Amino acid sequence: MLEAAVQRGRQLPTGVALMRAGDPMAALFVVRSGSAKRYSVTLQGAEQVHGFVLPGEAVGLEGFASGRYTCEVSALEPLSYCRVPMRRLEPLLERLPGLRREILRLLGQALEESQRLRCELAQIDARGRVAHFLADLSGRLARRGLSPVEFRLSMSRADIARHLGLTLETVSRALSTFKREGWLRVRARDISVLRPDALTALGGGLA
Amino acid sequence: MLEAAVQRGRQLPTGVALMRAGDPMAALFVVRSGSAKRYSVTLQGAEQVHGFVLPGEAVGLEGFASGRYTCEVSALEPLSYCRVPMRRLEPLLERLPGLRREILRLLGQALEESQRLRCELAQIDARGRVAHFLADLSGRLARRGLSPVEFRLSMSRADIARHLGLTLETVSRALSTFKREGWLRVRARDISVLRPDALTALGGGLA
DNA sequence: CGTGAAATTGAGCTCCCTCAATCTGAGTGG
DNA sequence: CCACTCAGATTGAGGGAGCTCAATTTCACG
Repeated sequence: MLEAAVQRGRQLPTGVALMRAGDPMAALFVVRSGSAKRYSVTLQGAEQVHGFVLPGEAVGLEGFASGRYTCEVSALEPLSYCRVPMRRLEPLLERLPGLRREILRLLGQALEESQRLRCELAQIDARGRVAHFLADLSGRLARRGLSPVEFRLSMSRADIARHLGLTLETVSRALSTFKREGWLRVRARDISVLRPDALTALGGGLA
Repeated sequence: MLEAAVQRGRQLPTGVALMRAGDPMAALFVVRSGSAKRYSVTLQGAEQVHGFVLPGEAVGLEGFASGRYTCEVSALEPLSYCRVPMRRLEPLLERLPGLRREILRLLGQALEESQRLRCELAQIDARGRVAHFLADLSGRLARRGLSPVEFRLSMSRADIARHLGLTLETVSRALSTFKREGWLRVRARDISVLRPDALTALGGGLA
């Protein structure tokens, strides 16, 4: 039943929006490959980057609050994803207790994640935040079976900065420092993690 | 059915924990009166304040992630609350589509709230954060029918600071500045908001 | 190649943290 | 009733981390 409700194999080119703030919550999404940026735009026109979506991760859960999406999600590289229309999902929630628990679990995880991230970022300095960001990314890639030590950043320094509450110069300087200390190899957006332990230590004890 | 599942009229004295990190998620809670502090303790022993719970607000939703609570919640003043045991809630989710939607809505709201807060706090300076905190508190009190311009802070300056990622001195200085500018009257923990508009403006355009 | 955006690096300055002293106020016991 | 006490709050001075502004340098693209 669930299988029949999922629309698979959808594609999106770089830069195009998967959802927009204010749109009715018509579906949940799960990214299959590629990555995306979740962000919103303030009244003053500044972009606030909520986070980045990696393969295997769900998008659109905040929509449960009001039935509308509250942020923009757009592809940072060519994206393939699944779409689960709410019209099909809702009847299944009645019949499948396992699916119900899974959705609640996903929401709970997203909530816990968001709160943890906020507290961690609020307490540590700039280099710690960048280290934390890299360690987090590394861990999420590993969970998906991708290399946790060799990866390519699909987002710009400015995106990272806006996500961490820093300026792009500070992010760049932090990366340079890590490179100088021998913890990373950085070549533009390609990252090699040489000392994962150093990053997690600086990042404030990520699991 | 739902009424029968809710345990009402429970009490808790100041300083006592409503839940502890790691406890199995046995129930959801709704605060009726009083207030509480949500926090966790890092490996180094530092306290991270996730937020504060006011009357009418639910606690324990993060537990859906793993079936265990992930933070401590303790009373800042004598607390009365309702308790909804998970054992009774789960069967009801099968039968009552309205309740199901309500739980999903609560989770979605908590998630959206948390993400919004993180982005807002990351981008603004110390005084802006304190202003934002007061404006947020004011709005939540108003939603509960309490005065949005005259209230008593149940938390210490240190708690506010740890919540906002500042030091207690900086919080104190921000409050003093607001007092000097004529936006607030501050006497220890009693706050009178004289110019709500100024606070919301500084706080980064809260609704 | 050439072109423009993205990234790096530098210099000066501001804001917030740190350390420290003082002040206030609630609760206690004489 | 009041002095005492002690935690919480305020205020001040000094220093450092990160922001701003600006100049190169590198990279991705046609």
